Amino acid sequence: VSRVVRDAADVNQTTRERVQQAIQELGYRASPIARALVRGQTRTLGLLVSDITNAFYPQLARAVERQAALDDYLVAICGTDDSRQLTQRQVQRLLDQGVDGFIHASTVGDEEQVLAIVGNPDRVLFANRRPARPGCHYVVSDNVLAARLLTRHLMDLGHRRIGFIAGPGYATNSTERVRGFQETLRAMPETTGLVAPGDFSPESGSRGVADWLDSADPPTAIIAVNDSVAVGVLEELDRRGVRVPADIAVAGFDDALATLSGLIGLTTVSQEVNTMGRRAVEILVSLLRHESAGLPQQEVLAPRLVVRRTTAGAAPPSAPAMGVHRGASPNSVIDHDSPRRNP
Amino acid sequence: VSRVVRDAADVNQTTRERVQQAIQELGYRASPIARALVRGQTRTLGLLVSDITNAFYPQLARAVERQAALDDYLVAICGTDDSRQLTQRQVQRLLDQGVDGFIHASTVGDEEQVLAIVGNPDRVLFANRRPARPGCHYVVSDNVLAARLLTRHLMDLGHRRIGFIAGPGYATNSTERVRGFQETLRAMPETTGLVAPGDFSPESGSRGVADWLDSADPPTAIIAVNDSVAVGVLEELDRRGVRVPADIAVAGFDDALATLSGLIGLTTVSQEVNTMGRRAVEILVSLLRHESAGLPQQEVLAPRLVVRRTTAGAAPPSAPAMGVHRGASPNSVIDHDSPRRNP
DNA sequence: GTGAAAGCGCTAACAT
DNA sequence: ATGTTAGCGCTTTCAC
Repeated sequence: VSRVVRDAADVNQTTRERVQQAIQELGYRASPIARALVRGQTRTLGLLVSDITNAFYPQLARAVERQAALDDYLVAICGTDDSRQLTQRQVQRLLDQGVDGFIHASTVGDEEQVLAIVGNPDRVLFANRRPARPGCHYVVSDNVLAARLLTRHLMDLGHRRIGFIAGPGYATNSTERVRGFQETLRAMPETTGLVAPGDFSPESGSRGVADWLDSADPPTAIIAVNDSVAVGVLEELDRRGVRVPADIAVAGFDDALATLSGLIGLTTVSQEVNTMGRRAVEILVSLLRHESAGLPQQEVLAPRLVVRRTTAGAAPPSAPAMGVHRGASPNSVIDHDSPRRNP
Repeated sequence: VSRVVRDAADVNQTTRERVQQAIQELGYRASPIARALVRGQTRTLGLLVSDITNAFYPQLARAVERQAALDDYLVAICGTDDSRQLTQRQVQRLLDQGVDGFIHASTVGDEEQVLAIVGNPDRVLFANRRPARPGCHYVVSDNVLAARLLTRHLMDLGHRRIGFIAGPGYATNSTERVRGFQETLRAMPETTGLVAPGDFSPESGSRGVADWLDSADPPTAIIAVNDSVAVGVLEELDRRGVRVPADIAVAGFDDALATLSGLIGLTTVSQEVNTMGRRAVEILVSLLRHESAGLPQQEVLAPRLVVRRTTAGAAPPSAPAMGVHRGASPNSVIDHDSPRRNP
């Protein structure tokens, strides 16, 4: 029977049919648990996210789930709330349930901790965030490039004073984006970059903007470290009656609001999240099969600038529109929907 | 050793310590697979959703995952795209991987099919949508009441001509909401209800609105069968320069845009999704333990009206504002953020 | 090509 | 209180 179920080569046609006949009649189903016991794997992957309800995690989860299905893996999703403690408990729990490997996509820098618990680094693939420790396997976006594209875009629109609302310092996603921002500004004279601290929350966006607007010389454009923070920025500007993009332009990262582009129209840099999810599974699965000769598997995906209404249009009020050439830079996508009015 | 690991009662303190000592030194971890084989369960639940990227599924998934963690269950999420075929494949796959039970939360009426594949109805708990077939276990919102609350709210604001953009006919979520809408209107003379077909997509919302606006006598308020559809409605109104809520009021269901309430401010009826997820797991787990005496476990949760900007404010232009008493109806929550301007 | 048997690493029941 | 043993339902190896 076992040979028939597994489609083994050396089974006579007639026997095979007889067995399948019997399987039908008895409603027999092979026990996946017994198989797992013998093979030593459950074909289940753990996906660690900060919080499935925020940002782009649902998209990532979908991409991961789809690819995993193709490879016959189950995906167990776990929220870590970016808390060390919770992460530890969750990883422990997944391990105790017998997951074969992890895709670790939450944002904080807890790679040492997770690797220590899991034991085998070949069972962990980092996605979305680049681990600080060398030698890890990962699939990430090029955050530095992403920030460059965005900053460049704003400078092309004539902005010379740009604010950046950052995330926590232990999140490489944030530090890399800040770095790309600052590098790009430094390459261009007569530009000023302001960086405000934040924590990935919309509130940190509101707070950062509020402080700048209360200051003597606010920026004419604001970049938020991700789209959630950008929402906070937009809310605060809205509360104060500041027009976007006429008075201040706004942009974010991740394209987490793509489905609302008609209403919100936030300029952003899209991570290729479908590719990220797909590759994450592919690499992890090959790792679990020991197909990768012990080399660290590291992939960096190209981000894509998505220009929408919150930056589109005219140059900032203070600066004269010099050297403005909107759109069609190599990596950019113009996504103008309709002129915006009132929701 | 087994007794120590499982914290069995009849073990001497000293022996226990010796064993734990050894466990420490050897880095021993009990194999969850072997345990699963003996106990006949994997402690894994399958969560079937239409598409994790839409509407309120991420919230549901989080609530489910949290409760499942407390009960030491893993949650494998699967998207069905509301397709019969895919659903069948996914259920098959989850079963072949050995999940103990299902939380079925996608929207279409495929209960017969799923129950047939699973075999045992006590392994399936329907959430979010009420199954047409009697005797199933489920946790749902009171959709009829939800629609009543919303319709009532609009009538209280003075609206007498209200449009409803429905979902597919085989989704009880849609038919029940339409029913509540129509019942409420029927109870009130001089009111007119219009129902447009749709499919839960934003596009169907845009289309429905467009048709009404092109007609002789468009409604002064529009209810969308869920918040995604409402987004489509808002987009179309925006494109045409119709002011919300001054010209037309808009509302949805699910409170899927809660995190964007500052920017979009959509009036909606919130399903108590955290409770739904929690109860879904609790009930399913008790079902799997055969604690429920064979009775169908059915729970209906009270919805909660959340009034925001898209309906707040003045009566519609055409109707005189008679009998308008906004707000504080028993089940309602007022959630006025700030006056809206421009994003 | 097919049948028989030895595990996989646990748990539970039974001796001691 | 502790040691021993018979499975759980597969896969794999080895005889036939």
